[in-house]
Amino acid sequence: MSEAGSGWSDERVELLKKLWSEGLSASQIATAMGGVTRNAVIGKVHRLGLSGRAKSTSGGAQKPRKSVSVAAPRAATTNARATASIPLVQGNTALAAVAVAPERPQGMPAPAAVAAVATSPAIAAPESQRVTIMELRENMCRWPMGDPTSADFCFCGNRTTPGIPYCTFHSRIAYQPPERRRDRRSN
DNA sequence: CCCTGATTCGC
DNA sequence: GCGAATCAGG
Repeated sequence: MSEAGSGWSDERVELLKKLWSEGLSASQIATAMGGVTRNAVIGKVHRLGLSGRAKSTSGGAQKPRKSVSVAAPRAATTNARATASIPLVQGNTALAAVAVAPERPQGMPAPAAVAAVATSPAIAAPESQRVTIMELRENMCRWPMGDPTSADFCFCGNRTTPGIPYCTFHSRIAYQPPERRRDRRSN
């Protein structure tokens, strides 16, 4: 255990592949996963032999500029690109949403548990700023909201305590004490 | 100046 | 293997 953000675990590599294949840029992926920089993501992508999605040398890559959303326009449906080289796991969108959560600290419950929390009926979460990846800063809560493959994907964005990836509210969800995690609230 | 991925190169 | 620094471009 005790894995921090670094170290490419299987889950992390899977998520990386998935997001990359869906058209997210390296910086988006890096920010979403937390604990890694876009360089790290790119480096890993290349080491995995996944490159070639975007054409090099240029800005053909920066379409997302027009709209800030994270969004993969048509995800895996349209382009044969998906079948080209990426296995692209299908049907686990929810898992992806969970996996997008940053490095899982020691106290973090299993992904499934978090998924349940994240998708539970929403009571009174503090109003989230609903910021996109581009607007996320270090001191903003990066609790994922929505489907990472969808255009409405964004983050909570509320203020965080330095060093903590989530706002106080989402920290309570993310760092549930083992004993008390029965009564969890959602965002 | 913002961004993109690609590559190099020290660790 | 990893990722910061750098490169090359939009």
